[in-house]
Amino acid sequence: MTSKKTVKVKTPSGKEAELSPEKAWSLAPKGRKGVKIGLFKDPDTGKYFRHKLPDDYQI
DNA sequence: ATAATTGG
DNA sequence: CCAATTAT
Repeated sequence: MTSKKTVKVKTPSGKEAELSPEKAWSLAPKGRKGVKIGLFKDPDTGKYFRHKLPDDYQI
């Protein structure tokens, strides 16, 4: 269950925004911790971008 | 088919 | 380089 909570992210436009990722997943090589990644859409430009999620983000 | 995302 | 994901 991917809870769609908001996350503080730096948008490509350079602003800080509270957004919910459209998708979220773990990006980790085998045997390593890796990071969680979210797919966001910049509300200003409409451009998609990926951003790290907090390690405790519920995927 | 590729860029872009993190960090060991 | 490696991992998953998907808009471009």
